[in-house]
Amino acid sequence: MSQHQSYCYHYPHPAVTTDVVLFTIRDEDLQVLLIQRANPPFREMWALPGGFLNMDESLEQCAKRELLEETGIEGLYLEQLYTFSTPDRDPRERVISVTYFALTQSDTLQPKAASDAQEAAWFSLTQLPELAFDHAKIIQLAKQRLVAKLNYSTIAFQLLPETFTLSQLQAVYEILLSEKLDKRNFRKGMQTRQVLRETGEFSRTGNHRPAKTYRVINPTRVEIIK
Amino acid sequence: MSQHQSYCYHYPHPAVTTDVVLFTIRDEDLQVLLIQRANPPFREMWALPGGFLNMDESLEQCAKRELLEETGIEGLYLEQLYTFSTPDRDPRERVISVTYFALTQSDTLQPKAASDAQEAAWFSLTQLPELAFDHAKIIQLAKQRLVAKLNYSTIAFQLLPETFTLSQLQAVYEILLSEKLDKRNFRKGMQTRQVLRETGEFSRTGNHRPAKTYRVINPTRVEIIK
DNA sequence: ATTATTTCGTGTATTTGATACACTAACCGG
DNA sequence: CCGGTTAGTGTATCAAATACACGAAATAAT
Repeated sequence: MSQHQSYCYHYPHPAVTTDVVLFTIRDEDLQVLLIQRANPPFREMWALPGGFLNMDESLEQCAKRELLEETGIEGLYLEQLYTFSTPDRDPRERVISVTYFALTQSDTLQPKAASDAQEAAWFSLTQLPELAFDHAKIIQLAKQRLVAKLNYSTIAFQLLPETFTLSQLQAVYEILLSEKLDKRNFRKGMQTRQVLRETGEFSRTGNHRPAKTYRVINPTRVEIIK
Repeated sequence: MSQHQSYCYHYPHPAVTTDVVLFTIRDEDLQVLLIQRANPPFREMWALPGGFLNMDESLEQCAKRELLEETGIEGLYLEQLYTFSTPDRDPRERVISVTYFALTQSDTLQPKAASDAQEAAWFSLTQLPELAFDHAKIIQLAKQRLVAKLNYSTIAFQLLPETFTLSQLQAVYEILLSEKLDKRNFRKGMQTRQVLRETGEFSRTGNHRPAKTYRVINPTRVEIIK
């Protein structure tokens, strides 16, 4: 081992990274944020935002920091997804990746090209480029988790702005479930759950009847329902 | 750094361990397997079985290996639970713990005192000793996950031997849910799910009518129902 | 053999939640 | 004021969850 490698241990240690699958809904489609790698391995390929864990931060802090550094995005819903550990998943050295999935509303954000000149962009899940490492697998798992939680949590609301119409909410469900839902049944179901409150305001867009707007009753938490 | 610390890196690396919450049902109670620590820190305190990741194994292999080494138990249901990363959770160095929860039937196993003379024993969840590290928190999370999966998976069957009676199965559910269930509704529910097959054999224990025995239709997999 | 004791195994009525389905209301623009 | 567009609403049907009580089959004791 060369001299300037100054962090030494009795036993071998793996590197630990976080990778974040950040979803949003844009153009009536579920999209995921990817960055283009500036360095090898997989140079110039697209990959999930993420990076190595610092010794003084938790994994969740690491995930948030990397997202902020690489994309300028902050203040979003974040949940631990799974920890990947296949020995050869990174060609450089042994790397354990703790993955998170994150949700954000589509309106507020433009992924800024990060400080270190990496490109960041949204990709539709149906049109992903070839991805570095095992990131394609991670995205599939994240999508699966997201869909599985739709019907017993308020997770979907994290994909909408603070106030929204029931039609917008239904559109989110339809995109995630890949199926049309009945408007009356959908609204009835939301009433039963008691997670929405009318704002008293209306959304007045387009040449049609204005829609009541709603907000989540407990906006800070993703509630598990029942 | 001293000379015999021979694994060196450009950047600091955390240690990575797995810890396993192995549940079983004994004495009509949900119990967890603990080992008594032979070395500092927390020497002689009880802790979850687990240990450091080898560089050539996946986390799941590590969890299985540690369980086998420390308790002689193998061939059980294992599922990744959560990855813990609070910077000071281990006083020795930065340690990331990837936790698993495992289930086994109560009959087949006696936790053998491990090779390196650690004591292993079952503890009821209601009477846990003081635990090393953040292991109490890990056990609580594992229990929560287990209970949450009861009603949409066949996970509970992993706590029973290959063939079992409906009364035994109901007892498992009642212990995990901490509530009495109605016998007829329970059996009706199991029929609806279509996950059980009669063996044709009967269980003849005690001075009462023998009970039909059943086995799971797909015993190798925990099915997600619906 | 009869009886006491124990667990096994079963059906029906009620409530609750999920599904299927179609028209009027309100606004905008021309 | 008329055409176009999205918002908002009720009822009937089916499936799933709940509440509830008694005869059947074995063993042990007399």
